Amino acid sequence: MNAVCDHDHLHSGLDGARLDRALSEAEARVVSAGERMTPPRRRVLSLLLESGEPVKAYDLIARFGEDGQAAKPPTVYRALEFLERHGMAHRIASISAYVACAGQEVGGSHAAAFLICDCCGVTREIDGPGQDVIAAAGAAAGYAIARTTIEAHGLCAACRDAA
Amino acid sequence: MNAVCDHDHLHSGLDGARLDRALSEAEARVVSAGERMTPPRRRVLSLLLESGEPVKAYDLIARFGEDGQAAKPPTVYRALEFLERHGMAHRIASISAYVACAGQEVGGSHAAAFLICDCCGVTREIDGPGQDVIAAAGAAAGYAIARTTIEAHGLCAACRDAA
DNA sequence: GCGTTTCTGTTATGAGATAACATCACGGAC
DNA sequence: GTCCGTGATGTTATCTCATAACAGAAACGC
Ligand SMILES: [Zn+2]
Ligand SMILES: [Zn+2]
Ligand SMILES: [Zn+2]
Ligand SMILES: [Zn+2]
Repeated sequence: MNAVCDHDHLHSGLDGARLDRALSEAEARVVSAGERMTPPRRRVLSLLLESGEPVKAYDLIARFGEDGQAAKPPTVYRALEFLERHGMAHRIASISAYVACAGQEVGGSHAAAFLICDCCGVTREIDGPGQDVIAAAGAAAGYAIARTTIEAHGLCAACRDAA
Repeated sequence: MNAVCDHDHLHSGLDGARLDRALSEAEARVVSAGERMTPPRRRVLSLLLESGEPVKAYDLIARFGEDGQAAKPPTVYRALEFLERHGMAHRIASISAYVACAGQEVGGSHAAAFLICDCCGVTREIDGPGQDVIAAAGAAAGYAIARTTIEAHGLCAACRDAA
């Protein structure tokens, strides 16, 4: 994450057995939905899970090859689209980045809201009442709301204390 | 707006005396804030007000010259940044577009939420409880929220009926 | 096996945004 | 009025983000 501060940051992605298990569970869900968890899809999901933070598409492209070889953009963008369709990743529009879904047993594309630390990049996916409130406001105005983008920026507790 | 439907759409921008008055009021507010409403800033605001809908930055660039001459990108992006700082325009991150602020007596940059019709592009700026709810959720998670992006997509009443 | 569908690899291009720097207008100090 | 500092503009170039189009390979159903 491009920090706006000068203190250190901890990172909290998955690795080792926890990463393997998350990938296996993701594959199981994909298969049970009648689709395939192909190598590029698995690789992109792995990169997102390892990071634990929003990642820029071109960072995924750069890190794609295990040997340091970059991927071609469509490879990664197609995988991201697939992962979004299955609710395993989300796009953060306000920073043009992608993040692994924090939900565990979600079965498909779903609404999400995010708290994003502009300093360290720590991002929390919440499924609070935000969607309901905005959907209700939309209904009151005659809109049939199909999809929401809810992203709140600020400082996490750690970065606020460090500042 | 790039429609996802095949029926006709009405548009609701400002023109004539109403447009002139809105521009004059905007200039008054800028001046009272100790800044200047320069020609490019006025021109971009005028284009946004005339449209009444979110407009892509490169559409503003293309329409910038009264005689059909395009502007250079920094000209328009700088004006947009200025208008956002003064709460006269907003960026819609989910569609990478810009819209004139619907508020009247706002005195500077402010939070906003949007209802966006994916069919006709009609966009309504609302200042409902969405911000409060997400800010409260952020506070509960230890975040100091500084800025929110709240955008709801769907169909407006007219497009739903026409569909 | 064989046709159909889906996914992948690859090339090229379109769309969105900003860095850097020279030049120009404005406003205050003198 | 002239000088000068500040902020805005014009201009060039470049950077980031994302998709179109098409050929080839892999999986699937029969
Ligand atoms: Zn999620
Ligand atoms: Zn932080
Ligand atoms: Zn507004
Ligand atoms: Zn509509």
